[in-house]
Amino acid sequence: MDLRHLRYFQAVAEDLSYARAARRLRLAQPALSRAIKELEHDLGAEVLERSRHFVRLTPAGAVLLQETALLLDGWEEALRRVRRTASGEEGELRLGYIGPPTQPFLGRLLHEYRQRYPLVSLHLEERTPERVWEMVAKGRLTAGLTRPVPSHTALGLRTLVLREERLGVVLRPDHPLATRRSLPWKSLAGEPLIVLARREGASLHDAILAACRSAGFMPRLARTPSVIGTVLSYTEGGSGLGIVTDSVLPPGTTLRFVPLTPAQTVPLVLVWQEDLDPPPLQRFRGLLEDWKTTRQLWPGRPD
Amino acid sequence: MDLRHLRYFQAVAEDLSYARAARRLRLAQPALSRAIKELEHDLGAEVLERSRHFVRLTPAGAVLLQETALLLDGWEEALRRVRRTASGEEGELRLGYIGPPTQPFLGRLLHEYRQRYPLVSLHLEERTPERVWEMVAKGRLTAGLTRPVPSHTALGLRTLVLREERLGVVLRPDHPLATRRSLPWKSLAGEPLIVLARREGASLHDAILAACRSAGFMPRLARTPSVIGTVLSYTEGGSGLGIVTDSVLPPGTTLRFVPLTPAQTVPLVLVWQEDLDPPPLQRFRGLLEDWKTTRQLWPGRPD
DNA sequence: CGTCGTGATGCCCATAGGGTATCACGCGGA
DNA sequence: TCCGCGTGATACCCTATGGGCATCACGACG
Repeated sequence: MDLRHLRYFQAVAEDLSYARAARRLRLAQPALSRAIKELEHDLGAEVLERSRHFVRLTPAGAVLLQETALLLDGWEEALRRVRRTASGEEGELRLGYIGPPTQPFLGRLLHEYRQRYPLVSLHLEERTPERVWEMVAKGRLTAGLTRPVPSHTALGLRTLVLREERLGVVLRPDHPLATRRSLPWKSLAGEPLIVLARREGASLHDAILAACRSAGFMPRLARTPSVIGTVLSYTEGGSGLGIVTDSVLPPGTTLRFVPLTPAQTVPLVLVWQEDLDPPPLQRFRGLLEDWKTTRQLWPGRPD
Repeated sequence: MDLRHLRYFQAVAEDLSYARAARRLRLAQPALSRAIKELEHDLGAEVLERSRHFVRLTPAGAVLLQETALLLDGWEEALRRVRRTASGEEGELRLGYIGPPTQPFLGRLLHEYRQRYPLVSLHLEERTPERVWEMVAKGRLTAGLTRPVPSHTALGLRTLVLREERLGVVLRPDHPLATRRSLPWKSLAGEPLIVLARREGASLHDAILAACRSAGFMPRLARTPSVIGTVLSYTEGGSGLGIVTDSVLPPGTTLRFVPLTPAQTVPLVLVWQEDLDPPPLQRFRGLLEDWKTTRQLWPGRPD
């Protein structure tokens, strides 16, 4: 007994005629006769009462018709769900991210994603770069927007670089160097620097220290707050020079960002497990790559 | 794509192994490989991710497994319902009946029926004999416990006689004739008789009139109430002699029932439509015939 | 390095399932 | 009254589907 029997029975029961049902099913009538007989044999019960001039349902047939309709409709719907799941239209995307560098685009991006794939349930977790990386590695997150964490189990993780973000100084507009197009790292020697705490993102922190070391001096870290906003606030308050990536200045701020030379960058990447690449993530990556090539991620900023 | 594919997929998805699933299904492994491939082809999506050393579900596969379990379980349950319906264990029985003559057994009978077939939903309608007959003829009732109504569309209706009920006089215990084993009809000549109103049951009423006519007198109908109980009350109050069937005396009454000779009977029957004989009715009839042969319907009364 | 166990592939066969032809039977119109 | 039409059932044939066997390629494991 299979779905075929049910479909045939449903057709006959709806038409109350073998001949008409057979035409509708594009089938010869004897095939239908046989199929219904088989169905009845398997059920161990008659479902249709037939004479040469009418066909009608037995009580058991009426129940079967009702159950069949439920079953077949349910099956159609199940098929649709499976297909949607396979295509990435439906499913789950658990996305981890770091706040400040993604702030310029994440809201817009997720809005677009939701519009395209409204049935994907979206879970968001804002964490430090290391934590995001680790949660992706453990499978707690489908993917993460974060900084690369090379030490940590790179095996089996894949990354997509969204942008190499240039490091630079944040200056008050009235600072004497505020109009410069760029500044050498060594001009920071001896200056009180404001840098995000290392525990909030080792790669950024270490990139800054490394750049200073390359420039031949040991940086003087006046403050290491745990929030990027605080770096900017300290700078605005005159406590020192903030060192940040170029993406974190909020729109409409009076602070100026001056890139440091030689160019030192920290990448922003999407990470995910190589062998765990569910369709919703594929779609998300597709959207990201799309926005990357059309420069919608950081509009008005250089790559 | 049919149920076979689903069952096979379910087995593989549960075992996460083609070879084990094949053994469980008593099937060679290649057949499974092919079946899953077909399923995937029909779905247009991969449901299993297979390497030579592990099998795992894709997201779409996980959804399919879940839906499949629901579907197959639902189908099993549907099958059970259909079979129960065919066997009469489940369904509907709309039973019409006339009150007084069925009172000695109907409660007990329905109790037994409910116990045997708890899933049959029982609808009861107490009506006059004619109305019960008519509702059965129209298909508003599955069956009726009533008096035969010969005039009315006997075509297509079948009946089962449960008992021929003897007519007799109801007498107060202090009545001079109360100790008689039987009385001739003609002894009723000139007596004030209490007979159920004709509109409440033409067959009973007419049988009484016919018996009197055969005995050579015109009965004097003192009262024609519409409830059997009232016939008894009038009798008890001394307004006349009640003429009833022998089954209507409530247990524990002080009234006496004396059969009239020559014996005149009115039958109590079960009626149903010949071509509409749903399984619950068949079971009900079976129970009735059972009780009839084992004399549980009117215990202690002659046939 | 050979063995074992995996899933995939190729080939063969039985049979399940469909088609054609035909039957028996009532209904309706001529 | 009779013939034609349409019904579902039956008999028979044939094909394509689904299963089995043998085998392959490959990675794990001893």
